[in-house]
Amino acid sequence: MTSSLQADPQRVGEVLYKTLRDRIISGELRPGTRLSVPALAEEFRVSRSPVRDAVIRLVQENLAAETMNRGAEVARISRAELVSLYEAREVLEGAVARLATEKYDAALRRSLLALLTEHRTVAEQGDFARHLELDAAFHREIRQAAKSPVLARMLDGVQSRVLVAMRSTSLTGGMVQAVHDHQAIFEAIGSGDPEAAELAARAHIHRLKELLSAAD
Amino acid sequence: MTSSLQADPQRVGEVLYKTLRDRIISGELRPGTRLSVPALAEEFRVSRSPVRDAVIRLVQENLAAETMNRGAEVARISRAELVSLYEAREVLEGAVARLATEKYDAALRRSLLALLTEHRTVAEQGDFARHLELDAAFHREIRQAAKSPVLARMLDGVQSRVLVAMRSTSLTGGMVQAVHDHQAIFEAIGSGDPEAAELAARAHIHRLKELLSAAD
DNA sequence: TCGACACTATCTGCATGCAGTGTTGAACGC
DNA sequence: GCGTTCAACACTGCATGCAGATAGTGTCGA
Repeated sequence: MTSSLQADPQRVGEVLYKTLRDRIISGELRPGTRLSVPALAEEFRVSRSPVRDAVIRLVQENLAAETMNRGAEVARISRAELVSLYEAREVLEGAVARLATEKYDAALRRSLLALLTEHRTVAEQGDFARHLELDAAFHREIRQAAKSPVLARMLDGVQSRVLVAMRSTSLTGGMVQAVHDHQAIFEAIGSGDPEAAELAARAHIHRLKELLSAAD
Repeated sequence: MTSSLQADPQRVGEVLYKTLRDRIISGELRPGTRLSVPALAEEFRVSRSPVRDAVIRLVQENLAAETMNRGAEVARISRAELVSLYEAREVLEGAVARLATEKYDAALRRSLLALLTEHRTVAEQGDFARHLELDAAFHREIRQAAKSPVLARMLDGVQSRVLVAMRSTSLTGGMVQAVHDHQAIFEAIGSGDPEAAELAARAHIHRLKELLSAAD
């Protein structure tokens, strides 16, 4: 071992992939931005190979799009595709809510309750940035509790692309309403009724999708 | 233009990716098979670069798994993950059935009916290989009709990995029962009731999942 | 006979070379 | 002023070089 306590990856390509992914999701790299392999290689002071690897992975994940002999650019996600993403998200969130209910325990109850409590305060205070974090955290908690790696991975992919799309389409969606929906999901999960939990989660996402279609 | 009439890809890496993907899905490359980049490069008479690109894409798609400094091998899909795949597939097939119902037209009716008719004959005759094809075709027709690229892509990924998993776990599942389920889905879609279509599709996949859990 | 160790072969992962191609912009004609 | 031509540039995509790491093999000692 050299020095630090890092466990797994430390392949340059892996680090680059995660870095670029973060920059895309955070909006630092906006949709349409060219992903020039030589330029990125120079920026990160590495050769072109690991950069190319990272870009290929981003393309495969639909976070970037490539044209023949023109390389890749950060994906531009259309309104139509955003709706399609929400169609997927609706049923996937429903599924994880159902599974989480079947695996419900005190630890899950505590963490969801903590998130919900803070979220309510934050929403009333109008802290939008923190609202987004708590919103994401709430859903993340549920999908981790569902213990379905397949569904979790899909939701991750959907969520990433939704965030990218949001860079051009700000869907605020109402913080108070979000808290209200989350409360309903929490109660359904807590009641031990998988069916109710699924319906509550679906209704939550469905409402967001409708907002999306309405807003032009 | 050189000679042939092929339109888009013509990147070596793209062709390799599709070829390897097909071989994995078809079972020609069995789970656990090492994907040695130099060996594949020699087999296909190309350099290691496009092979590496293809392997990276397979890994990103979870059709291959890699270990640090040991490269990739064809994914081994556990029983637990197969169940997880079916949990995802259940809700995804439900979603596309719902959407297909909303977009139902005569063309869809014709193609589904044709598939269903042949499927019934084939099932009675006990032609298992053809049964698998028709089964897949039926679901493919519905998810194309749904016109949701996001859901379609997810289902493709799920289906690929299910096929890989099936190489070690033969789940026959009853051809006649499959036809019966498909008939119910067809009728629900045709009736124009999205809710019913979703439920029918989900019930179909759910039944397969139960079979999976039961069979050891 | 059996285990430890060193050695070899092979592969991964990063770096780099290079031909073909798309893009840009400037010179030129009109 | 405006459109066209063409040449320089930049980048993609494939090929290849190479250091480090890992697995497999054989040898030696007990």
